[in-house]
Amino acid sequence: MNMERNPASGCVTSRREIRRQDRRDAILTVAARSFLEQGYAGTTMSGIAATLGGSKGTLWNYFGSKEELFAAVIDHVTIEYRAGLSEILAEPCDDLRLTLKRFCTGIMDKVTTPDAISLHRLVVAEAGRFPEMGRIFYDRAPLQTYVLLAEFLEGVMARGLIRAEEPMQAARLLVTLCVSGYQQKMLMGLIETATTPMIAAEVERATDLFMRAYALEDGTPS
Amino acid sequence: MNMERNPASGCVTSRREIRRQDRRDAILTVAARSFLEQGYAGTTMSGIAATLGGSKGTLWNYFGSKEELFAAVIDHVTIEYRAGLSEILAEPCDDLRLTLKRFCTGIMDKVTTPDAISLHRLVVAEAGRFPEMGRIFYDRAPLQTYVLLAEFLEGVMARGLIRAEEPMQAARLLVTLCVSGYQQKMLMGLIETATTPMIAAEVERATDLFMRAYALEDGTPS
DNA sequence: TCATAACCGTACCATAGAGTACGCTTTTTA
DNA sequence: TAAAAAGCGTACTCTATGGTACGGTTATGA
Repeated sequence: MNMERNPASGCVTSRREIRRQDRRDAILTVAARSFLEQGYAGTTMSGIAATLGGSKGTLWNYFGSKEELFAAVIDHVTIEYRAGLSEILAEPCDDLRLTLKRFCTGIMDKVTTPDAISLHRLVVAEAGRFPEMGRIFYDRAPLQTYVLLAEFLEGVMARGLIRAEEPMQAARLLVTLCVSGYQQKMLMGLIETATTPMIAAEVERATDLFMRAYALEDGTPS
Repeated sequence: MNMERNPASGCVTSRREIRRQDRRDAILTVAARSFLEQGYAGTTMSGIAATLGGSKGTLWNYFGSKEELFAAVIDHVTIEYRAGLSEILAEPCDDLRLTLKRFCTGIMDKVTTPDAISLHRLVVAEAGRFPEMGRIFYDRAPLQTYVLLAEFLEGVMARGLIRAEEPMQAARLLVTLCVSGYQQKMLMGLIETATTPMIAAEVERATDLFMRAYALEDGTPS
């Protein structure tokens, strides 16, 4: 009676399965918070069960071990992370330099978020024991960024606005120039946050350097 | 009788103190290996004592807690790390581009070492709980590198060979361009090692980009 | 030679945390 | 309305590990 056939996906979605999905999401949310804030070793299954309000048995009903839960969390959280990326490439405007600055600022805003830093730390910290986590994160976050920017740069190169050379590498290098400085300092705990003017200045430096390096060889102004 | 007065430092160096120093070093060496390879949580005091051969009591005689030992290890290991840096800035030759490439290659060789990667991971992983570790590492490793290169670049700028602008920032950006790509991949466990040709290609890309960006504005060839 | 500091081995304590067992209650389905 | 699935709470097991205690031994220094 309460069984619905979802016409779009064609799969059965009983009330039970919906609830189960909700519950799973709730667990993932709570677990994500804990892993991001306390790290892997600092997170306890008992603690998660406690803040969930349920019992430990239920937790193990969904995830067979701490490692399994951790994997699911990384998966879940990086998918969210990537979802935020698509919005970043603002509508390109006529001014190339300005468009790049907007793009870079968007990335910086995202990457210097406390959550982003925590996630980055977590992945790096556990990449030794769980190499798949590194792969998952890299493919969904940095790589996606490079690809997005590379596609844009390829168009710009084709229109002869900048030196036409390895768009993917160019994208990676530009992002690196923007992001590395403060990211490094935040990962190492030297600073807590990157303020808007700090970000603006760094983006300025990076895009200027990039534009000079990718200017056309003849005297044509870009 | 076996007490010597060291004329240089003016401090007493009894046989006992020498032994103590040796012992301390031995502990640090063993502990460093364990922390680098197993991480903080994966390292056990009992394990260290066991591979040392001695007893646990002795270990606590030297370091009052695991955290204290960890701090000492980071300190010790980053000092060694920095010591290796001074050798890197090869004697500058006439060709600026070549000198930069040598410098960058030296840095890359050092930074992609398994130990360097492990240390980097360790610092990033624990920077949340032990912020001082981040500071110690940053000041001794990346910052030193930037300073070293910045001094060199300042000279080059003064001689009018490249655009004269913020040598410290220039140094940081060049190092970042070289290092970030493979460092990121190694930290995340995507690749195990960076081969010589890989490094050479990356250094080529980075220095080319840098030289184009810092070329003088008039048509003078650098 | 004698006092002492360091060291060894071993046994021990206390705590924490992953994972299990089980009996009772609630929700869902048919 | 009855069977079944999921959940709850609580108590429990088992193992790992940081840290301590202690009695006997060796190296060191005066």
